[in-house]
Amino acid sequence: MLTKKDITKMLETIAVYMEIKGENPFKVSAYRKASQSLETDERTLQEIEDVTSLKGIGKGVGDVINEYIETGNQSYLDELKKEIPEGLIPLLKIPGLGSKKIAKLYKELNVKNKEDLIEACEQNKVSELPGFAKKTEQKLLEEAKVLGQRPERYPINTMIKAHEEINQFLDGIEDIIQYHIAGSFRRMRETSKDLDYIISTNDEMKVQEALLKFPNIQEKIAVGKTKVSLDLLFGDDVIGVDFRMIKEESFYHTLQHFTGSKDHNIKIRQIAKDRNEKVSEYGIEESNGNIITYKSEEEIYKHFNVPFIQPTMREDGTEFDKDLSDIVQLDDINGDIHMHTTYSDGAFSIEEMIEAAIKRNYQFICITDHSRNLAVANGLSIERLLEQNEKIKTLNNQYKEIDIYSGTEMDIKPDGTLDYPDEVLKELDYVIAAIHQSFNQSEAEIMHRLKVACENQYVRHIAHPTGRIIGRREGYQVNMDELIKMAKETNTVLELNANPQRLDLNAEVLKQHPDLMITINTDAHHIDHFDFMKYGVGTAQKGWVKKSQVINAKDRVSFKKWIQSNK
DNA sequence: GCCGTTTTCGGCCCGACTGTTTTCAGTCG
Repeated sequence: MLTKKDITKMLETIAVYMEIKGENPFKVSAYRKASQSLETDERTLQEIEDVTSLKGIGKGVGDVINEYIETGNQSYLDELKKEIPEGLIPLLKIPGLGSKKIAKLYKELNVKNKEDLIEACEQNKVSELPGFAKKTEQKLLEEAKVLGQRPERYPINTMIKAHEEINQFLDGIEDIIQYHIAGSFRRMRETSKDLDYIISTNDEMKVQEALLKFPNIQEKIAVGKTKVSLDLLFGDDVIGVDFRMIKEESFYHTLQHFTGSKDHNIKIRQIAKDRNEKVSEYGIEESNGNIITYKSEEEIYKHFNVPFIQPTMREDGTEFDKDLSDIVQLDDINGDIHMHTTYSDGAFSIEEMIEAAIKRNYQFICITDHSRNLAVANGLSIERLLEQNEKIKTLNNQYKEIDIYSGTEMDIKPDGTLDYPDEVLKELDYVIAAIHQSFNQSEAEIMHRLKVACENQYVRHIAHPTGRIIGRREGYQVNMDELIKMAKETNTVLELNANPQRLDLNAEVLKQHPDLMITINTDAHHIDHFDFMKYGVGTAQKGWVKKSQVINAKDRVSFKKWIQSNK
């Protein structure tokens, strides 16, 4: 049976082929809009009776979809595939090469794939075409050779490190009035293609000059008065970085514009259009030609009489139709309930973690070191666990400004048993269960392990529910719908692990389950890791998680009541 | 191809940079 994903993929593919074929760009974008409209509808494909009832899907695309659903075949796509060689599609990924140039290369030189393109460049045939010249040919040859070698998107954790380095460099440029990150990284997407910075200055040329002194420039892609685009080298990663220079008065408009998303901005422009106004990165143009500029993003949204939408939630445009007023905020978080100390594999003592938490004005924390099965992380024997438990109880009496709970992050072992017996668990304030090994087990085996944990009366929460590492490993075979059902039935809370390598649960799952109870924890192994909370909250916001769904958004008293209650 | 109280045609978001050009097309975000 076909899923929605199959349909949207088919529509996207048609759009790409049509583009190279040279179809009317609006027709192409109609297929893309139809795909998106389908994707953002909350119903499954089977629940949608008539696809043409969706906005952006009319008779034309409707027929295309229905043929595919009914026969499993799409004749229009088949036709396109006969006309356009498949090998041309990946060429769209080459910077500077779009559909029109690809079409020209195909028609004039019979270029059908990457290999043909390399050959044509080497034989200097490309530079003979009108619209192409030596420089383009050289560039295309270089890019075609490395096509597919560089990742298209980088995980957020990689970007965080690059971002920190770039910040340091920008801090040293005198002519910058202020700067801010924009783009998908600011929206806290799990992966980003590049990094975008907005810079306000009175002297663009001086800033441009300073930017070109970046120590790790791999290539200068574009160098203009309003934009400097560089490929910068961070370790082994070549990351594209765009810098936009703008006068201070337009700063927040440019920031809003380049934060995107594209679809979010299209929506804003439509709203503006209905008011006979025009939005650009410079400001808002009224019908009389007067340009308004505001001194904050909040004021821009206010201008259009829409609620302010935080960057994390600016995605497909549906955020404008949703009441986002009770979405969880960083300030709502009153404690962190998953962290490690030197007892297991953490870098700081219990006291140091407590002090760091107090500095952040947290009202409560749980100390949750690894259990004995995780020997590589110096997991605690029962004796050490109980000794730590006593110590935490003593410390809790010493620190009046914060509640310190004693817990564990206990392994759910591969055979489906828990790492500590119940008579030990009942001594603790809080028990987290987690899968740390045998990731390649079958779905049935993994789900059995999770079931045992959920059904245990002392296990309050499941850590990093899928075990994924963004961009590095998929995680284990979890049936998420089943896990969520089990969690709800057993009053077990699922974790949103805020470590930017994990962000597990992800936003998509959260959006689909608006009544799920979660905790947002950093899993800190270092006092600096408490900072990860912002990525966890950002992910929760992307998943439209309400404050009331988040256990550690409770205040000190309510949290105490919750943790001391039976499951 | 879709859409529509200025509906059945004419729009569809907007601007900058590059390279190849003698005024602009293509690409990109």
